[in-house]
Amino acid sequence: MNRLSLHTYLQTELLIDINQEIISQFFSTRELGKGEYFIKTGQVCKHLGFLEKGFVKYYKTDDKGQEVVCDFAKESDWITQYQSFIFQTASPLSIIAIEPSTLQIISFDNLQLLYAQVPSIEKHSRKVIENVFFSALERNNELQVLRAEERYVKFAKENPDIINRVPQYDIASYLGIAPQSLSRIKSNYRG
Amino acid sequence: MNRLSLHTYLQTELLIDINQEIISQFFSTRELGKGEYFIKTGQVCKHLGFLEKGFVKYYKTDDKGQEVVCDFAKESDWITQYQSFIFQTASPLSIIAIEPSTLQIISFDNLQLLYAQVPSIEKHSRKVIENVFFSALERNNELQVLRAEERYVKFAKENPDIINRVPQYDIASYLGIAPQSLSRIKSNYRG
DNA sequence: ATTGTTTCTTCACAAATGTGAATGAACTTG
DNA sequence: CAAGTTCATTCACATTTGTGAAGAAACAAT
Repeated sequence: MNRLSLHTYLQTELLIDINQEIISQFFSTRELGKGEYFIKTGQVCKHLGFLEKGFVKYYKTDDKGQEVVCDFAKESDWITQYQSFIFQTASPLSIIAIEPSTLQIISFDNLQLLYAQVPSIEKHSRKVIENVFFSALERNNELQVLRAEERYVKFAKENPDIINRVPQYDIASYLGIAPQSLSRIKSNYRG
Repeated sequence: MNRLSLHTYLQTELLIDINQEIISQFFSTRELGKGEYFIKTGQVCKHLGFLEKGFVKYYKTDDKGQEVVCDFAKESDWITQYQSFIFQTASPLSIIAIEPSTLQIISFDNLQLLYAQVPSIEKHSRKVIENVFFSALERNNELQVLRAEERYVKFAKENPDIINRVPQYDIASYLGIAPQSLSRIKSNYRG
């Protein structure tokens, strides 16, 4: 999939004119192979990451030892576990690369310094968090109101790219559906 | 139910020593009879409210004209529709009193002035919003993972007070369950 | 108390989803 | 290519939940 460098992202998406030196000063590059972790359950999340390339999933393990997928992120998404990052407490979930991924990561302290130096980034940061919040509310509503089939159809429509990059059992888990049921839903839906 | 004045709340819960005059300067009292609206779908939410007494529910109307309960709030909760309040845009949902309620309300502009004058309130405000955000994530997880019966049991355990103040069909709606099913769940669960 | 109205419960049946097992397809790895 | 592994599909059946109708219970108004 396409790569979008942090520098280009800031320049073209946010119209923030910042030179590469400043970025290099605050961020460092991190590569994750498929199956490598950005953060594991129980660890403290030390960094915020910008995903230049690749794909990750957020998941946790429930009481019965079952893996539950909480979210996905792809190119040009910011990733972190907010609670853990902000309060420097143990993360309740893990973030794992399901494709080889390239990140630009920044520590909490450096982020504060960057905010001070480039205030428009703090403004953007607030917007990103707001959007995560509003997405969570919308997801609540979908899980509350829609049946399994409706959830899948909506998800597939809004995330056609993800459908092809993620194993189906992960999508099923994210939607709160048994993988076999999702399989049935798909075949019923076509014909 | 017990009333908790905004003044007492700030004093004893937040340990913010603020005199009643300042509160009166920024806030005004609003009474809502049962069935009266704090905000209706489509309107812009002009105020943030502190619920001194009473009980409200958040709801919206889905495609089929069905009412869907999104949230509840009770004494000593802050209420507003964040998107609408922050951006001054049309609210996607309504907030209605289901018990006679007393609110202390403050406009967006006054809130900014109050923040400037009493910074600890801004700090607290951020915490409140954070908690709403984290609750939304937890609710996501519950709706994703738990069956109807489990959702009800958990809700009843964590909100024994609400159970007795709200009609059962509202709780059913909030949990994404048909009212008859909730009735069955309750009787199965006891014996 | 009597009448209405609303809410809750119960029932029989329908529809949706979960579950375990079997199979086949796709993908790795040697 | 062959063997092994992982993933997706399908099936039969179990369980959960939805639905409409009927009645009971709770509540409100006169």
